[in-house]
Amino acid sequence: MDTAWRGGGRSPVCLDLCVGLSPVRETSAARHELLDRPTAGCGGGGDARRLADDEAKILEAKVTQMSEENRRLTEVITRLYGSHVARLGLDDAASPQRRPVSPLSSRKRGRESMETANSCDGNGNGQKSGAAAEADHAESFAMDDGTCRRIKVSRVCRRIDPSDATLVVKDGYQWRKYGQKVTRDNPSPRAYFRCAFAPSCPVKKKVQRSAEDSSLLVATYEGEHNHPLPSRPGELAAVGSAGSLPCSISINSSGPTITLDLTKNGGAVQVVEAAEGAAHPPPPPQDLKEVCLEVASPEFRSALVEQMASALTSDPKFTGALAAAILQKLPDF
DNA sequence: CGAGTTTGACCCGCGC
DNA sequence: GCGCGGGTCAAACTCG
Repeated sequence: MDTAWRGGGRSPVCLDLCVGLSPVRETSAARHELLDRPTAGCGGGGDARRLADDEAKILEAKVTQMSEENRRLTEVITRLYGSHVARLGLDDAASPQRRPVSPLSSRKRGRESMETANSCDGNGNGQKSGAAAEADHAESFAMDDGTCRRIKVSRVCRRIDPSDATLVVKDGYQWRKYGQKVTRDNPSPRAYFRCAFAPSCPVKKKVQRSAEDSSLLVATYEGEHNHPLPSRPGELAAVGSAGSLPCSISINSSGPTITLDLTKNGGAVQVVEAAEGAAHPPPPPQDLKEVCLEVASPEFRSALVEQMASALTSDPKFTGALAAAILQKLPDF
């Protein structure tokens, strides 16, 4: 299996570099979240969990280092691309993250949609936690049964101070809390938020501490904003965590997509498994562990660097922007 | 005083 | 039909 990651031939690893050009990453398929910390619902005994935790810690350290390199590269890329876009007069802020989503017409409808969305997680309660993540992202589209209307459901995990009782996940948008409830499967209360920036915005957010890790906040977003992100650069930069630009790497292999989010700044890592609707059951966690070990290997890292370089150089947009930026820096001849 | 938060009550779907 | 649980409402409350 490990040879599948590298080797002379075309690697099945598909690298997708996101340099934060859109506030919300777009995905085209329903994505099932599998975080590196196994949950009670995933089966496995305590030994397996401890083993997975140890592996997660090792992986976290390595990913931190990788993320730092990634961050530096991304900053350069973003700067170059930003200047290029600015000169072209493109409007990043109006990036096509906002697909019009009709508001839920009734409580029942919303409930059905959300349950469908949760079913895409492969786990009904959907309260899985992500380890070591300051800001993890997992998004999925919930198919409204029969209507083919898609409700976007995304989840963000944020590491917080366990003593911090606030259920606040800063994401750049304005939220108004409209309820709080203690749910059965989690002793910590769940807070309900609506988007307060635009009254007609259908987006809702649920924030709850992870049942397993009280230092982890899990925010579940439903729907998509029908308005731009509030144009406050500081807040935009705060998405993910303080002062970082959104950056992610997606590694897609054939079959169920395994996505590794190397959210920089703190080495936040999340392994996301994307299921295509409910048709494909999630693979056993053992496969995921193998993937994690694979990702942590030096071979993978070197392959990753090669892929990054390849992805960058093969992107005419990037090369064009890079060339333009270099030309701009050079003195006039 | 207005905006935002809290919190108990209520609504609704689902399982038995 | 009934009870349970998640989600929402809205009055009361807090804060700047």
